[in-house]
Amino acid sequence: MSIVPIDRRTRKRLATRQAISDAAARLFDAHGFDRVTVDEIAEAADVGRMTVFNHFPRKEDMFFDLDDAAREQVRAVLRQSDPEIGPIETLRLFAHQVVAEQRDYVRFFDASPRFMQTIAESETLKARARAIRDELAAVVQEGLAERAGQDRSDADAQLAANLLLATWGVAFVQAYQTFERNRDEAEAQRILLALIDQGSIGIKAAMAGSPYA
Amino acid sequence: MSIVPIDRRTRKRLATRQAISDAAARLFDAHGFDRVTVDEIAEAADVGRMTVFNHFPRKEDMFFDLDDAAREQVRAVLRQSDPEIGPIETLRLFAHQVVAEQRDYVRFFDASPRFMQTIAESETLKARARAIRDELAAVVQEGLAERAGQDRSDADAQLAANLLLATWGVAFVQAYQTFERNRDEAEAQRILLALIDQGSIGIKAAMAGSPYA
DNA sequence: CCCTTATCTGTATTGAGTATAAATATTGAT
DNA sequence: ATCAATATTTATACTCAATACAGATAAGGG
Repeated sequence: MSIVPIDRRTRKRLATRQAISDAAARLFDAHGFDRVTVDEIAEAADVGRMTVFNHFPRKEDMFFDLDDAAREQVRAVLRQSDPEIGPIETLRLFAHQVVAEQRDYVRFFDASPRFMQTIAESETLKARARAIRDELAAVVQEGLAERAGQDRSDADAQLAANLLLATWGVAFVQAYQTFERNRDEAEAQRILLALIDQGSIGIKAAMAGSPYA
Repeated sequence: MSIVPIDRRTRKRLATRQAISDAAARLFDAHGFDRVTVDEIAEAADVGRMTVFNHFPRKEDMFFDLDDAAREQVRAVLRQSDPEIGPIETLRLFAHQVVAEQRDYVRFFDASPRFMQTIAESETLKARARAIRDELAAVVQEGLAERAGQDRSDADAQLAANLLLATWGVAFVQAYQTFERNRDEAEAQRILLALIDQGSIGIKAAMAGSPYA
C-alpha cells in the first residue's frame, strides 16, 4: 500500500505515531475510552506525554484514525462521476461499489468487534462521531454545489447532503446492530444497502426538479 | 405561565438558578462561550462555584436552557394526532402551526441576536447542539415506532426520524442565515417552512408503503 | 564537523468536572 | 418555640485533557 519513506526522520516519526496508536487501541479496547488516560497511553507507548499530543491533538484522534481518506474519496467520486447520472444516484452507486468490492465497512465490524461498543460507552466518542458526520456532510454539500455550479452554501445542497449523511449514518448503525445480533455479514450488508437505497429514493424525491436529484 | 411556588425553599432555589442563568447569558453574549469561565459566572451571580454545577451539570446547560419542553411537545404531538394523517405530515403541520401561531423560532433570532454566532464560535456548543439534535431524533424515532406499534429500534422509524431532524436542522440554519442577511423575518419564515416542506416530501417518499409515511 | 530544522520531552498552567464533607437554611412535627 | 430531618449552598481537594513554552535530542544538508 504505502511506500517505505526514504529518510530516517520520517520513518521514526511514523514509527512513534504507530506505537502510540497501537498502545491506545489496545488500552481503549481493554478498558474503554474514558477509563484510559493520556498519561497511560504515553507510558504504554514508551513516549513522553507531549509527544502524544504532538501526533494526536485530541485524545479522540487516537480512536478515529482514518478520516481524511474517506473525505477525499467522496470528493473525488463527485468530481469524476458521469454527468448523465445524478449526484445522489452517483453516491448510492458508490456505496454499493464499496460494499461489493472492498467490503471494508462490514469487515471492519469484524476486525475490531468492540469498536461500536467503545463508542456507545463514551459520550466523548459519540460527540466526535457526530462531528465527523457533520464534517462529511459539509464535504458532500460542497461537492454537490460545485458540481451544480451553485453557491457553496446553497440551501438545497445543504439539505441533500444532510439527508444523505443521516441516511448513511442510520444504515451503518442498523447494519452493525444486525451483524451483532446474528454475526451474519451478508445480512448486515443487505440491510446497509437497503437503507441507503431507501434514503436515496427519499432524497431524490425531495430534490425533484433541482440539479441535485 | 408558571405558578409562583408555595414554599420558600423552591422559590429561593429557582431564584439562584435564574441569577446564574442571567449572569451566564450576559457573559456569554459579551465575551463568547469559551472565553467565560465557570468561576467568573459564579462570581457574577454571587454564588459559590459548586452551586453553579449543582444547577447546571455542564457549562453548556447554561446556554441551552429549554430542552425538555421541546422534547415533551414533540412526544405529545405524535401521541395526540389524528390517526388519519401520517406522522410525517403531522409533524410538518406542527412546524407550520408553531411558526404561524407562536413565531417562537424566529422571534428568538431577534431576542438574542448573537445566539447563533455564539454557537458558531464554540466547538463545545456546536457539539452540544448536535447532541441535542440526536436526542430529539431519538424522541421522534420512539414516538413514530410507538404510534405504528413497532419495536423502539425499528430501522424505518430511525431513518424517518433522522431524516426529519436533518431537515429541521438545515431549515433552521438557512432561515437564520436569511434573517441575518436582510433582517426580513417573513422571508426567514418562508425559507424555514419551504425547506421543511421539501424535506417532508422526501421523507414521505422514502417511507412509502410503511406506516411512517 | 557545523548549521539548521524537525522531533521529542519536561514543567507549569488553565479550566471543566467530580468527590466529599461541612455549614446553612427550610420544613414539618412535637 | 424547639428539634429532627432534609434540601441547598459552599469550600477544599482532586483528576484529567489541553495549551504554552522552553530546552534537549536527533537528523539532514552542506
